[in-house]
Amino acid sequence: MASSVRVRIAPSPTGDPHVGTAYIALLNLIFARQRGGKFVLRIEDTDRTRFVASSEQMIFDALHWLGLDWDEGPDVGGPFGPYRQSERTALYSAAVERLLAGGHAYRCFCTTERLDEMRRLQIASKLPPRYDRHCRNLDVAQSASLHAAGTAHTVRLAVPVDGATTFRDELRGEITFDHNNVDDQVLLKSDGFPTYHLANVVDDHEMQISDVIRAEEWISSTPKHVLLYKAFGWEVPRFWHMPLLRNTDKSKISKRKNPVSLIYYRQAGFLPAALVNFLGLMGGGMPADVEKFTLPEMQAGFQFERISLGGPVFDLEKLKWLNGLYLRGLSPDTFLDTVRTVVLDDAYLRAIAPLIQERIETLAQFMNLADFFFMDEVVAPPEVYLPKKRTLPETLKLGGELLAVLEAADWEHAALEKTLRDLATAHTWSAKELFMLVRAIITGKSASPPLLESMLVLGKARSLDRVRRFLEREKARRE
RNA sequence: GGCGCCAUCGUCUAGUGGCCUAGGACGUCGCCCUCUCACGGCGAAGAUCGAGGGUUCGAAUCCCUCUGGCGCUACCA
Repeated sequence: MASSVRVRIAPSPTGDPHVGTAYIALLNLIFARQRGGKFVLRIEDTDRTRFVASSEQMIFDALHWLGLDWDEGPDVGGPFGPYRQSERTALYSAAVERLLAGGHAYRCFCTTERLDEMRRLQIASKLPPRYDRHCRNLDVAQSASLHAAGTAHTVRLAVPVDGATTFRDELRGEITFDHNNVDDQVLLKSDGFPTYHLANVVDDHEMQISDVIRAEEWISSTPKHVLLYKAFGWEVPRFWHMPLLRNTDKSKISKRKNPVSLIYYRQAGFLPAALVNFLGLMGGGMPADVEKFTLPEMQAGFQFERISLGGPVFDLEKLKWLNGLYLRGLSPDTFLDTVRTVVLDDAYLRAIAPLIQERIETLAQFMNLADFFFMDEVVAPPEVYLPKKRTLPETLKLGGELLAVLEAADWEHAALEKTLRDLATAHTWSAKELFMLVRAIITGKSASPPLLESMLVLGKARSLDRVRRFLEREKARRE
């Protein structure tokens, strides 16, 4: 009786918690609750290079904020732990040994340089970039001696040369991939950590996951996963690929074009119930013409079979409308409490106060000086942000890069200052010019409390949002 | 380029062979309410159902082709 429903979400701790993670978490939660199953949270922290230490806790906090609680996970435990992949490496090593022994995988000693060159050539001659199986063709003795000599290597999946893999997507039906279109994927990296593909299959099996509900972007790698299940002799779970949330231009939702951090939505004053409701609207699923609903209502009425497969545009305007509905529906007391805990939160005020106190003459000036900390959108006129000898196009170009470097920056004083100064230098702008531009974008004014301190208090998510909005606004103005 | 997925108003969607001269919601516009704004109420504009072929008495709904969009194409997930 391996029929009980178990589902999971598997976020990677690589940055701010993502709105797409919340979307998939919501769907998994509903699925599990509807079927009396278990909802598991597993942290996929196998990429050392992108790992962000603070990220895991932020994911927990954000999902709890939304009320999307899990039954098993790193923080709550459970019978199938540990729930962090970095703590399960022994499992992956054993799995790799099994694959190697069974001839389903092989060691690859190719260097990054060789792989890059190989791909360059393939693309130049209009061939699909794919591993050329150089090491798969090594004879056993050669491979063994390289291994014995301690040569750095990866382990790759030995995809069958002929035939095809067919799997069923519960929403789309059967999908077939010809094996000559499936790459010999790296399963174990040279640092000893597994890639997503291996870890995911091993863990989903070990954790007895019955239904894999994940984003559509995974469809192309599903044949590799199916091949792995079969190589291990394991039962293949059911797959439900959900449509991808989109930007207004229909591309996969991205931080460049949309606020995607759940931290942003919380700080910008969206109610968790409204955001959950809105996510529930994405892709249909609820009965006709039901627009406003709670999590329990969604649990009662949501049908996975109804999901429409076209990728839904994440429309901030409609989210705001829905959020307004929720806000206006609050009792006056609850509303005030909410304002106090989000907008006028004590910790937030405590961080702002010293910046204002230095330059204040009467208490009534407090809001005049601090307004931008409490506003949703600030707009400075070009006279403020456009340096005298610079053109608008070059300012906007710099603005675009500003967004990228701030995104990558540690949200800490020294790092922020260095980031901005480096950006100025790179563009042969004076620090003064750049700081005024950023000040205008962040505060909407030419005079404000110290810029870096203000950005630290405002927070990364909202600061980035202001830069993004600035760019969008200016782009729209020029059209 | 290759492979895969998808395709109804600008956006989210209803619609699963006749009830569709395609319904609702956001947004937009107008009117009402009103000291203003917002809320709320009412209304309008907005989709030859991506295109072209079939199947059928009948197609947004089924089939084929094309086109378009998106995703994947990493020792990232």
